[in-house]
Amino acid sequence: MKAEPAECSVDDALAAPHATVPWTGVRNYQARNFMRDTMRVGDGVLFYHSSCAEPGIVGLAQVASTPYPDPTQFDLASPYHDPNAMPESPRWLLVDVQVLQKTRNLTLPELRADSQLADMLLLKRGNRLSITPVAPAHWHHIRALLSD
DNA sequence: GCCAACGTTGGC
DNA sequence: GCCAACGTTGGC
Repeated sequence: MKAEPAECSVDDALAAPHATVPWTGVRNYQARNFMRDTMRVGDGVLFYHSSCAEPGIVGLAQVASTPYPDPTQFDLASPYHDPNAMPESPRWLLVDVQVLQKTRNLTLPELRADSQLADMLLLKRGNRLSITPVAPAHWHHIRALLSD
């Protein structure tokens, strides 16, 4: 799951109550559907920093709630406000994410250089999804890289 | 700031 | 339903 550190860094998330933050602002249907349909409480999450000086995986986290409506869609003051979203039929959902452990920055260049991660969705050419599923083999490999 | 890639919008 | 125009993402 990608976060812009200027908006919510792994440190920001760790500083939140229970190290848990609502994953606000997803405005892409595919990414929303991953949260709505695929994620389960307790599922592992790689916390990724994007749109910053050193993009990479910076923490291990877990899904900490079932999906629920993203309140920012109804907030006129929010950059994520969606005039087409109605409270009785929310368009955008989110899950809470709990950071379990900050890690070193496993940087994008490192990820790209690793042949075992060559077909990771996150690294696919042109991928702009802010949420992508992680294959078990990739998950285990990354866990091993981060535990050294 | 550039730009490739991709998603969304809206006219037809 | 098609598709051009436009907007956004995100690395560089």
